[in-house]
Amino acid sequence: MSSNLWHIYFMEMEWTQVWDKMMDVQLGLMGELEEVMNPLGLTGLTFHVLRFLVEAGGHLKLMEVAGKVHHSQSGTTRLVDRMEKDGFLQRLACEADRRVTYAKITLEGERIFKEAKPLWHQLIQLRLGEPLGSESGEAYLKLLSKIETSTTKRDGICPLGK
Amino acid sequence: MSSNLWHIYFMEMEWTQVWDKMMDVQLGLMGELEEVMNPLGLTGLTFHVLRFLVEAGGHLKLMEVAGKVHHSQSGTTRLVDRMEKDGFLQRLACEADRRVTYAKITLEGERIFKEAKPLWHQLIQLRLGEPLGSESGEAYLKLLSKIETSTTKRDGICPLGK
DNA sequence: ATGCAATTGTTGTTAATGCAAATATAATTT
DNA sequence: AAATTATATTTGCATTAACAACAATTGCAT
Repeated sequence: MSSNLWHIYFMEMEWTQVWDKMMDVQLGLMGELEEVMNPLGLTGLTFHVLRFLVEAGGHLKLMEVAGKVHHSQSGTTRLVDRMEKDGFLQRLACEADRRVTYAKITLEGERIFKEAKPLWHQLIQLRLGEPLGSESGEAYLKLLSKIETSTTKRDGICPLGK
Repeated sequence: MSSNLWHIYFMEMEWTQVWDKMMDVQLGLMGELEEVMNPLGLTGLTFHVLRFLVEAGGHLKLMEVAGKVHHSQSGTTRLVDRMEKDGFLQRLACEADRRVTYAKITLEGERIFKEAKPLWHQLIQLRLGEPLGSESGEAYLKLLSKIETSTTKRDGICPLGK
């Protein structure tokens, strides 16, 4: 019996194959998100910042943004710099704790987010919803939930990408 | 019936939840790979370049490297520059087609890869093998395979990361 | 009160990335 | 064979990121 068949016969897992597939799928999705967002003047990253701001009710501390997007402090400072310059958000001093600065979404930020959100939903529907269906989707989510990492239980999500 | 319960009752999928979980898990794994590889003087990216070189028998065209790691041409040039300077690989002119340059792993590259590979396997075993088990692993792989993106069927894998 | 560690944000420096243009070679067409 | 087109790699430039050093603020334990 060939070594190849042996694996099949005993159903041995090739975990490296799973690793590669995960990477492949993930990078594909992130790339497509970029392609969808760039024409709007957003990146996958800035879209998610806007998304987190909206979901949080309009504003987040910079440190909270950093956590959500898995960015360093300085990286977040510059990210917020750019988005502020683009008019998508404003810095807002915190009265209670003067170390803290809030990032607050602007009207323009809300406008562009309203434009971007359905594109994101379309991407999700096309790449996750349709191929998987709700049954496989539930199974997929359960499997994903089994995979814990040192950062998985954090506050963050991590749109990442460019 | 509350809107919340309605979703549960009909088992409606929250696909954004799947998206977030995917991102979270993926970034967690990539971050942990970095942590494991950095002490060896590697990144998640350079480890994968070495891995692809070894799996290919020692050498790949730069364009092939670019495809494997989902990098641009210039990005690959610079990545190979760095790895060459670090002594992990050498450039090698191609006799047959003088446009192409091969990246060929060095003895030092093979040495460091032999050191790094088991750490990678440990990470995979810890984060995928143990939590999932071979049964869920097969299921997970099948689900992942359902998710096609514009780049999924390429030659590439895409370790990405830093 | 006072001192000291922890937290938050900014800035300087260095490194890494992509895009577009440049260069060189190969393959194809005329 | 010459011209055109396609392919492989590199380089210049701008953007973006992380790390380290720093400044400001807070809270806690003397």
